[in-house]
Amino acid sequence: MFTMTVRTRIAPSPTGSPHIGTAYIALFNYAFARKNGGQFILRIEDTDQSRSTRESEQEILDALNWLGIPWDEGPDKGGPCGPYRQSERTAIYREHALSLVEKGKAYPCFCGEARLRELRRRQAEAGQDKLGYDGLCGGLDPAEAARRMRAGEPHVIRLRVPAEGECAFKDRFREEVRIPWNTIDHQVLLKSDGFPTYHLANVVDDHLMGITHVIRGEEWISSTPKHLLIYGAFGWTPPEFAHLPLLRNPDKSKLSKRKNPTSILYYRRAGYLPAALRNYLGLLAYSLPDGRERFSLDDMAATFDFSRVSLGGPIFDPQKLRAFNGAYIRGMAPGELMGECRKWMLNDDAWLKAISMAQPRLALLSDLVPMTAFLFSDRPGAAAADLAAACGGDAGLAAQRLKLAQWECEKSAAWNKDVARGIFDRIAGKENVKLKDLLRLFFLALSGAEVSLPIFDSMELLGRDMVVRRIQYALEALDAAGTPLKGKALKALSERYEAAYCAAQ
RNA sequence: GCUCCCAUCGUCUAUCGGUCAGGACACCAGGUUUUCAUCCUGGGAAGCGGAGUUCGACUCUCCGUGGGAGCGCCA
Repeated sequence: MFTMTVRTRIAPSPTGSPHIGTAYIALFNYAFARKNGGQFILRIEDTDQSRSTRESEQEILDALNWLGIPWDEGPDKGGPCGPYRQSERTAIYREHALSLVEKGKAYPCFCGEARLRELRRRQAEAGQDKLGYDGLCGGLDPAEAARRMRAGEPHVIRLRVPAEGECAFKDRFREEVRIPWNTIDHQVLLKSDGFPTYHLANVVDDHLMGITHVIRGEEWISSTPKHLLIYGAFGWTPPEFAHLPLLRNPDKSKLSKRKNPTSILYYRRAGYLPAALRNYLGLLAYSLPDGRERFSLDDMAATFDFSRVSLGGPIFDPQKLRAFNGAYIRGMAPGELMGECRKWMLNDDAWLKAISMAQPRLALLSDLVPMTAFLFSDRPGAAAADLAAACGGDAGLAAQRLKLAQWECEKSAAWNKDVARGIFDRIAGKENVKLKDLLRLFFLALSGAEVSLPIFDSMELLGRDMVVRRIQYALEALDAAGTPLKGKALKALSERYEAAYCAAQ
């Protein structure tokens, strides 16, 4: 008798810093697969050509490796269902999309961006509840559509969605979920650049990779009908779905980097222990039958049960995570802790870099540690008044420059001193200020002192995410001192930023 | 606006019809410690509202209310 083994997956998109939410979802997928003696797969969803980067992909692997959530198959280690990177599977998606067109389950759409924008505008104006594509090209004569496709007319492939009735499916965490079909858009499956959208690629890959259980964030509930429809169109048996509650900010909104550090790499750099972070993430939506709060990955995997997952959107509480981390540290033997410190930053590799920077400024060996302390800390603690003073006493200006730099750093995939230098050169140019004058603020924000070690070398050793975090600390200090950057002012700055820094060349 | 999801201390949660509603973080008080931290002890702190079902509801049903998510050629 053929028994299907449980296969789960995490399918992150390599756009930006590896997100704490990715680790959270990965953790549950891993635990469920392990509990059932199945496999856990890592698949890279890099179908967004404009935003995906190889650097980001590597960071995801590094982050998950550091966190200690191992996968059985993935782009780095291969497996029977490869390739595990969607950009290398485009032929598969194209072929599948076309087969759907042949079956009449999908159709080519020749509507350009202009028509769609106009359509959306009209719908909004009319106060229409259901926005989205009107299905115009769905009514095209198939022969005519095929002719236009062959003629090379730009087009996308859209899914044909029933106009009436509803889609009902079972979510392993809840009761049956029912969603009316008329609220589902005629989803684009294949983009005009020939790449699939998430929806197509995701379904095709989950099927081809033998995924039996899709455990993902709650944000996907409303697009599950589309996915089910695609499975049905192919004649495939869909996997089981289980939607986890989303991690939240203190104000209950979906966890965002604006209100919390969300980069796993920041937590690594700041000195959180993988075991503590894993435990905390698990605790957010899972509890052991015996009620213990301190538990290992193995504990979670051994006891894992869908019924023990709680559904209220948990607020990610940095304070409790910190307390947890402290408890882990205090629970270790000193020798063991020393090992953790070595893995972290207290090793020859990091010290050599720090020493190289400090050497020209050193008179005594004992100057070394005080001089480099900021490289090893989390928050250097720059005072708001000093930050303002570094901008000629203008706290508002300081906040704006910090924010601009933060945005620029965040979006940079590669990171080293030259990249950092480039970013600040560019800002100095756009803001019409001398680099030297601009940098005074950042010496303070990043090192806590007005004069310090070479700043770009420091930034390299600090790492992108720690730099971003320290800028955030500085912004928080200014905010606390009565110079908030939010609401209209933030929006205005953001618009100016988009126009001046992001416009296509 | 429309669709869907969710709802126990400030926060994360336990409870699967009968409990003084338990634990953890945070907070407060006390104790141990040459300081601090740790550690220990104690304290305040919760079932969103209204109908039902039931001998009995935090627990089941319905209606409100509140919060969240989704509504892209992003994932």
